[in-house]
Amino acid sequence: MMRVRFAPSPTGFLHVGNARTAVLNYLVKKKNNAAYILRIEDTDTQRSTMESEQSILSDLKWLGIQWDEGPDCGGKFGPYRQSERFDIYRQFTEKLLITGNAYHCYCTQEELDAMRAKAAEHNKPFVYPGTCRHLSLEQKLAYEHQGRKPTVRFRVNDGISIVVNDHIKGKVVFSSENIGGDFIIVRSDGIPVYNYIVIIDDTLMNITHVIRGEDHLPNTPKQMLIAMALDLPAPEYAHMPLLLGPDRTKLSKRHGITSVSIYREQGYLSQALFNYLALLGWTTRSGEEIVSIEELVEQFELSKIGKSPAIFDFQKLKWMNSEYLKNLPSEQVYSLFYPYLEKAGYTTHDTGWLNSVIDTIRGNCQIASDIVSEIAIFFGDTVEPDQEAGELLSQQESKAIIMTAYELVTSNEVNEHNYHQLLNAIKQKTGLKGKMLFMPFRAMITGRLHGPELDKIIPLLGYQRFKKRIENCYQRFIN
RNA sequence: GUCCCCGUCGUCUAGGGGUCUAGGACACCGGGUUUUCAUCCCGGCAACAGGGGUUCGAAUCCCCUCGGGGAUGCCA
Repeated sequence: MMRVRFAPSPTGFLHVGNARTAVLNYLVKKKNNAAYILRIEDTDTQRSTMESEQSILSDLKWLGIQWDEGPDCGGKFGPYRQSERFDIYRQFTEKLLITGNAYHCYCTQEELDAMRAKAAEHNKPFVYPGTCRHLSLEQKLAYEHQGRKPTVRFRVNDGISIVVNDHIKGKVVFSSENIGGDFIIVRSDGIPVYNYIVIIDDTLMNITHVIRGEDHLPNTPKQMLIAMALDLPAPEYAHMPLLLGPDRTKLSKRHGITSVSIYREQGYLSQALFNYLALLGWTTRSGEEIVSIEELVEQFELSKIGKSPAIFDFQKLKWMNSEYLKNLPSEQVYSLFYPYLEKAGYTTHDTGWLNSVIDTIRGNCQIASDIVSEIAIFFGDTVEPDQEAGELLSQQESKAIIMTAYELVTSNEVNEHNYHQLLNAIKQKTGLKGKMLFMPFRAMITGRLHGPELDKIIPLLGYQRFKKRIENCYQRFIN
């Protein structure tokens, strides 16, 4: 049986790059009926938090990703938090120490930093020289007396070539002399490091396919070396190209929003994000872009994923979201929008009216939070014109419209029974039509140059507000 | 520096020796429908990194150069 995994570290919010890894793994699971294992890699005790873990789990669920085994639901291969598996790792460390594949290293941080600095100075790659490889008992005791706490290093012998037959990258060959020498597998505080335990967990959890970001490719030979020393079978690998920002460096916060939770807060639809993330790196046969999860699963193949990195296009994601929003049934749109409106203070007891308003402006929203600025024109007796509306209303051509509207409204010639005819009345009186008529009128009533159809706005506004806005506009731009 | 990965429109990509005067989508620009906004429709702009091979023929295969990215942590 095929088993895949997603293994985030709970050191912050779920990043879209990681979310893509989670999504791709999910596609593989669905396509091949595989088991999906969620493992929490929380060995960085300084930065790992339970809050992060919870928010990551919550974001994954929101995205529609369901796992079969994980810290919240258990499974046959648990525990699923690395921090709860230290006893397991200790046994393997013992074994490596006994077989001579690992040894205690008493070099201090400072000593190592100095060696690194020196290597950099000479433009040489840093390779741990194996200083502590053959320490005598006396030397060890002397170090212990100094209060040094040893790390455990994995012994890397020269002349070994490690081949990764990657499902995406193809055959990648590394030489053992190029991986920096003996590397640390257990820190001086006794906590094992990622590169060491990741392979133990992958094999112990029977993971058959490790699908992860390309940044892990250079780590893979280290992991495979450990597997060899421990006589564990290595899983198959697929390294996906990275997600980049517009400047072509690894996508990070400074490029914009990178947390799934923020997309969620801003009112992106999970299906849209899933769809976008899933299609970064490959396409469907037809080239169709708006694709259901079922169809994505149906058409997905690991080998179809491209080898080159992809730049995360915030704009295209937004477009995709708007497509999903358009196709959402009204009831779902209402319940999607309500929380944003409440938070912004746009509340009313007249749900019917509110829903009608939403119906008329939902098309102008690309993401749910857009509703807040779109709905503003329906609230308040007066409106503050934005810059372009203000400029238009200040122009000479607009004055006739404002004055005519004002006169008709104040003379009661136009009243609550016929006010939606005002536009036509102005047209007759001024002879203006088209843009020349509509735009100043729109600006006067809504304070903006963009928005839904005027014919729909006016009845929803009601006569009182309508009138007040005209009066206000008159005072503002004519008086 | 060293190791590894990658290189088709601005972006995501299709293409895997002839069907490529390189296709689609986002973005952008123009036009049309709508007496207004948006939608929608139509059109346009725009790419095989460069140089050598191999071949009758190369975006496609090989080599080099250049460019970009990642790794090089007692982070993951």
